[in-house]
Amino acid sequence: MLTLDELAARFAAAARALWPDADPVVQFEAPRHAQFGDVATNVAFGLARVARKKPQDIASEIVARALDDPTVRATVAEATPLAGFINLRLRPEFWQRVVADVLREGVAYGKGAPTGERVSLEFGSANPTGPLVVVQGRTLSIGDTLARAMRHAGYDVFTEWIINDAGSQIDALGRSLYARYRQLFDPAYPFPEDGYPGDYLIPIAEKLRERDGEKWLHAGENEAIAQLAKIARDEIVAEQQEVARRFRVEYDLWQSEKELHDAGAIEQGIARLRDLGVLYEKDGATWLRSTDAGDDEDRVVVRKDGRPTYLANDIAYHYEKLQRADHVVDFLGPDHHGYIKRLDALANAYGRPGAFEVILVQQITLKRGDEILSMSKRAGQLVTLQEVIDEVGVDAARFFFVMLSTDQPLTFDLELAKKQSSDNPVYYVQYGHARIASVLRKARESHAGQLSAAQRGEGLDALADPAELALARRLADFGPTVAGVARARAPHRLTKYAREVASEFHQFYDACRVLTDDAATTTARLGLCIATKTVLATTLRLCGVDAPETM
RNA sequence: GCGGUCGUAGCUCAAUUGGAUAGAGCAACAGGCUACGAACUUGUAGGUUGGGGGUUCGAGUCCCUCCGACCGCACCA
Repeated sequence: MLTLDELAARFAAAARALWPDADPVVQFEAPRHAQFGDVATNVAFGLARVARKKPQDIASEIVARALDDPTVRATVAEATPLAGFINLRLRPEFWQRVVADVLREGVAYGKGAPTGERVSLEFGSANPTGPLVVVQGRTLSIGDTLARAMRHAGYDVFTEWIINDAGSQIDALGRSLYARYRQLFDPAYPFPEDGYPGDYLIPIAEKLRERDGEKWLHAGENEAIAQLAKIARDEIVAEQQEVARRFRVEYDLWQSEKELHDAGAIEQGIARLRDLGVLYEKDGATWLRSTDAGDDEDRVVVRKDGRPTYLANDIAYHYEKLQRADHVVDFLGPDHHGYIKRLDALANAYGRPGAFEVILVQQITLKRGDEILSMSKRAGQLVTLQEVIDEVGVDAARFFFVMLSTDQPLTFDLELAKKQSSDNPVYYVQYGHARIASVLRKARESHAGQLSAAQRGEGLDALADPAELALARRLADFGPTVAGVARARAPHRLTKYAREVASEFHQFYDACRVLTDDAATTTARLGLCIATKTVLATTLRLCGVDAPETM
């Protein structure tokens, strides 16, 4: 019995024997429709030019040649060239072995061998000027799921969050908290126009009054604002970290931008670029030659007055990221697409072209019923991530956000989300898991012998029913799916896969009774159930979603 | 005005990056439990993939051009 990779190698060899000049790549994938077969390859299309033949004829010749090999015939039950594709039906033993593999490997099933590639993922990062909002929910879900999937696929992943605590918005935050504090003593005290008007600073002001009393009324205003900015920043960052943790997202590093400043990293970064010759002086300012990488115009790095711009922070921070990773991925909102060229310019300057990769996560339009909500913090009207967690729960929220591909804008209707949360496909998947758990609980009472045999992976050769084999086939997709999620940075495929496994299980459950009078059948089906439960649980874990034993 | 992203079933979204007959869920309609969980399942209906051109064996996917939505166009962050 060959593995899928070995089978692909056999077919590639057959093709190479027929057309020695060609360099055929054979990859077996699930066909578009199950009726075509178990796996398929489109290798014939790629050979059409070299062979100067119709893909269908090429496919036929490859099939004939490959079937000369008895080991191929031992694995393949049926090989059909159709419309240029080569469709294979594999023998039941092939799928039985998949189930055995899952039972043997358990939670490690589908793990990729270490790729040796170190990847930095930065996602979710927000200004420390207010609570996390729905948009971050989307980025956190997608970023964290990608991180988990990439780790499973064998990448060495480092996750980080940048705290933007070095710019002028911190001053605005300080003045905002100062105003909230003063308002506790004098409700008429004016709130700054460019301040952060949400209510979330009021509890912090109250805490401040409790702790320090009137202290800040008597301090100099500038001194008070500077101190309060620091206090507000710390409070808000702590709250953001707590909400992220509740959302089951853990970071390897929360990097403070201010710390980079204080450590002199900004100056060092600029000096490094100057040495690399990509900076120049004009109008008293220092510019980055980003047009070399296709940017519309060059960008200022150091202002006329000597203060570094935001880009200078990025220069320093991204250099640090480059030190700990081969590949650096940033999740950015669509309003940041202008960054891509600037990062390209940096990567080129550092001699690591293409090392920076940007994933644009499209906008979320927020609705409450028919009313479209602005998400600007300055407008003070925000739906926080905590609010969403409270309303629909972490499982439903994470699964919902991961389901959508990043390049699709999303309309999030909070009312609808609440109303439809019971329709969330996450419950369909979780139900599948709980249903299996229930069967296994029952088996412990009535079929203890078969259950322990099944756990040891015995008796799987009794699996033959189409529904059983279809389910096993789906389990075999797990590894390739995770690898594809990692490679294409497409975590939404994981939720799609979870639904497919659950669907295949429910169909199997409908067609085949697990606990029967026939010991062999029961053992085989229990083994399939345990394997399915493992794959469902692992898939859900990669999505950051619970796999419940009961619901 | 210039640049970017997007437009797929009534609704929310897929389509493994140029491959087969564009698929799921929800909503609608018609069926299925005296056996392991009906939060399940079987089926029906629903499409000129925004419009039009082009590239090739083959286009939802690539190119051009209109239409529409959103986002950028700071010595802000």
